[in-house]
Amino acid sequence: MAGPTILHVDLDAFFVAVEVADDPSLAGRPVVVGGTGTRGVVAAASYEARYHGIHSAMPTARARRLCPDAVFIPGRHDRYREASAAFHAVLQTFTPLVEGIALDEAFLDVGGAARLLGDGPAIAWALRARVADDLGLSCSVGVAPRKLTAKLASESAKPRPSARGPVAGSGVVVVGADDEIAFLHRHPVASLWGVGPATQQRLAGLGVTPVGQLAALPVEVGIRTLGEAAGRRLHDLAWARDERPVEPQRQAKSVGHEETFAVDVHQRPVLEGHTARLADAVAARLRRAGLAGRCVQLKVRFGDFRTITRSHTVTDPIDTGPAVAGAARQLLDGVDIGSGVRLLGVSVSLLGPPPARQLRLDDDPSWREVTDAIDEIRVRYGDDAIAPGAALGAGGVRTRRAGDHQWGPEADHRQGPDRVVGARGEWDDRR
DNA sequence: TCTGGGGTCCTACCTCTT
DNA sequence: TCTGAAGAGGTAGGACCC
Repeated sequence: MAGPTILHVDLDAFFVAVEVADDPSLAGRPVVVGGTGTRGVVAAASYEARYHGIHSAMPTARARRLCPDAVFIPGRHDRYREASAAFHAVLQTFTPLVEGIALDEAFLDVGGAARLLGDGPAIAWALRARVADDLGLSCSVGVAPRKLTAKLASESAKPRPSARGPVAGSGVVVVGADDEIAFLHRHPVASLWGVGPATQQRLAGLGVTPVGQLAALPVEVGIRTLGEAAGRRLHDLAWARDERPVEPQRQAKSVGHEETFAVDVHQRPVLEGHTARLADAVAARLRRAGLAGRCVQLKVRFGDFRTITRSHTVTDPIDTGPAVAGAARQLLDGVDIGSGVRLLGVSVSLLGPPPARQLRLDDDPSWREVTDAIDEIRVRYGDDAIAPGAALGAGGVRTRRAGDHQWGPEADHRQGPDRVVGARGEWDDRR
């Protein structure tokens, strides 16, 4: 008889743990990693900081008020990516069926590894020991028959903050098929996939708080309250009906970049420069991934936090900076920026293989050559070696890369109004 | 107390085509 | 030829996740 074989592995306070590993003097102190500017948010907090009420996604300014003595560290996304790659490499030694969810989190299906490595719980303990020995990082592992319950189990295995410092968790929690429903029904509905504040509120309106109450609710009531898809899905989840397999290779559905400015931007030419820069970065990522897309989306968040999106679908897939920028720029032309722009984003979806490299009537062959040359220069000399001319006009020499100012614009007195925020080098100021 | 960035999925509405 | 229904595709926005 087979035991539970889905593992959910989650590194504990990942970004903070990497910082502590690199600088042991931080151990035992309240540490907060994230955006350090006035518009930044917390990306990760040590358990000592969590005791003061600090949690991820909280505005950094609020975190500073809650715990003025905490060490605030600007994130080093490149370093975390490196540590994450090592973590995922360890996971791969247990099974090839690894689905990466985030830098610090993955599902594993170890059903096929039982004969070689033992049952699910045995593999979970071995994996935890390997991560600690090889990487010096601590992780929590949930073992269950399904993704849904494996994730909840790893959550239960985590350390907890307390007045006297973190209280160690069990490290591994195993949920067998017989206990699965009871385990699930004890949790609050907010722990289900797809239940955020809005859905939680609506369910609370029906008097539903724990998953058990949701399960007892007739499915029609859920559908009436939450809509067809969400109502049915949540009812299934409440009865542990979650047959999603572990998918090692998931194809991206969109690629995009967005950026919050340190100060709202009011000048259209400056925004056009940012648009060109973001579009160029998105196009470069598409080409690197061997993809092209047909739908270009522009996202604009105004000073009052009102957010709009505008999109346009083109006939043929595109993957060059000028093509993406041209579409995004047209969308920007239709937006009234009078109240000032806080955030600008460009993304491309409806992805597929890139267009054949033969000439088309609407494709300027000279641009193809230029694009190839740009990619070549970036491979040789780095992403910052070349940037679109329009971006230079906006003061944006720096090429946008995934993970840049990931948690908001940095604190920098040199950032005046209508300037691109952040410059390479300042990211690592602390070291 | 003032709210990041990179995504996915769903819903509603509109227009166009059959 | 006109009309309405149904479906497909595009567009916009919201909720959610890490």
